[in-house]
Amino acid sequence: MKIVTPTRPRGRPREFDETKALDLAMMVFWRLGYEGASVADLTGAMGITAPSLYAAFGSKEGLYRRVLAHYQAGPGAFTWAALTEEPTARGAIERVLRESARVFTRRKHPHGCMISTAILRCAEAHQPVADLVASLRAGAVELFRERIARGIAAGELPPETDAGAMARFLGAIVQGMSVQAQDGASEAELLGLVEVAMRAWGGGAGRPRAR
Amino acid sequence: MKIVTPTRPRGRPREFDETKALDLAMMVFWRLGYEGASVADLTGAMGITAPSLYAAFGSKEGLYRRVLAHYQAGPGAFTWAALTEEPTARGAIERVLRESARVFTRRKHPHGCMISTAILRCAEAHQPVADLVASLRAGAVELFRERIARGIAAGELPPETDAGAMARFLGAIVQGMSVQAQDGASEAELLGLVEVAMRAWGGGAGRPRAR
DNA sequence: CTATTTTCATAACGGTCACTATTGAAATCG
DNA sequence: CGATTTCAATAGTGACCGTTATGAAAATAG
Repeated sequence: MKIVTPTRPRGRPREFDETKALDLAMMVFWRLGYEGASVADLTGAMGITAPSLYAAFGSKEGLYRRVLAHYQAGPGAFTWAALTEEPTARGAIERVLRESARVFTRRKHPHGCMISTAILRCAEAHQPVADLVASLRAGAVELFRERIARGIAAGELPPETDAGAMARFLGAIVQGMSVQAQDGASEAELLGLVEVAMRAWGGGAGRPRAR
Repeated sequence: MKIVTPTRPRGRPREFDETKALDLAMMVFWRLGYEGASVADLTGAMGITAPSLYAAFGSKEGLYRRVLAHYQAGPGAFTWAALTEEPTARGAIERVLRESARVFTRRKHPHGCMISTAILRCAEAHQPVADLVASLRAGAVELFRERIARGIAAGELPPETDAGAMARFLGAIVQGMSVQAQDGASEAELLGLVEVAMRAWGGGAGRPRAR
C-alpha cells in the first residue's frame, strides 16, 4: 500500500515561486522591453540571484519566452476570449478594441501591449527574439482574419469583404493604440479612436443597433 | 580690399562629409533602433573613428538627435508636404496614408517609419531619448488634428467631427503600418489596409467620387 | 549517520558598452 | 619659415553586459 504523497523532488527545494517570479519578470520586460531589461533588473525585481534565474530558465532569452507565454495566458488572454465568445464578428472585433482601450491603460501594469512594443528594432544578436515577437503579432492578425472569414461564411458580412485587409487594419489599430497608451493616452481617448475605427466597419458607430 | 574667399576655418579640415555621415548613421539607427545601434556599428558604417564622431556630434544621443532632424527633413518630409499641399483634409490624409504605404516598403532603406519604431520601451538611462521620440509622435498626431480642424472650419467636414479622435486614429494607423512594414508587409497589403481605414472617413473608399 | 542531489549566495568571468587621453599629422596664420 | 589650430588614429578607460565557477546549505535516499 503506497502512500501517494506528492513525492518531493530529490535535492534542496527552491525557495521562490516560479509563477510569481514570472509575474515579476513580466513587469520588468513590459516596462523596459527586452533589450532594456538587464539581468540585474530582473533578478532584483524577482528577488532571486542570477544563478537561480539561469538554473530555472536557462537564459535571459529563455526567461523571456516563458514570460511571453505567461503574458498570453494572463493579461493578453482577453483577445482570444473576445474572438471566440462573441456571437458576431463585428461584436467580437469591437469588444477586442474596447477591452484593449481599457487593458492598455490599467494602472496595475505598464501601459500598452507587451507584445506590440517589447522589441521592434534591435541589435542583430537579438534578432531571433524579435522574430518570435513578430510572429506573435502576425498570429494575432491571423486570428482576426479567421474570425472575420467566419463572419463572412455566416453571412454577417458581405461576401466581397477582404478579410485579410480588415485583419491587417485591426492589427494596425491595436498596435497604434498600444503605442499611444504607452505615450500616455487615456482610456477615453483610446475609446474615441475605437469609435472612429469601427466606422470602417460600415453602419454607424457602436454595436449594431436594432431598428 | 578684402578677398571674400569662403574663409576656410583655421586648423586641419575634417575629412568626412557631415551630411553623408548623417545619412549613413540614419540607416544604422533605422535598422537597429537607438539601443540596438552601438557606437561601433555607427562608426563602422560612417567610416569614421569614435573620436571623430564625438568631436562632431558630442555623444551617441547627440548624433541621434541630429539624425532625427535629418530624417524629418528627408525621408519623413512627405507627411508635412501632403498635409500642406493638398487642398482638402480628406485628400491630405489619404495622400499621407498612401505615401506611407509606399515609403514604408521602399527597398533603399529599412522598412517602416524611423520615428515610430526606433525606441519604445527602453532602459531608464535612455528615457530622455524615448521621451523625445514620443514627442515627435505626438507632434505628428497634432499635425493631423490641425489639418482636420482646418477641414472642419472650411466646411469640408461635419462640424461635429471629433478632430482629436480622428487624428489619434490616423496616428494609430500610421504607427501600425510602420510595424507591419517592418514585419514584412508589402505595399499592396498596406494599401489594402489604407482603403479600409479611409472608410472610417465616411462615404465609400478611395478619393471623394463625383456623382 | 553518510552519500547524493539540488538550490542557494558570493564572487568573478570574458566581452562589449559608451566614451576619452594621448599623440602625431595636416592644415592656416603671422 | 615657425606657431597655432584642428583633425585622425591608437589604445585604452571604468562600468555594465549576460553568464558561470565555486562551495556552502538544505533536502532526500539508503
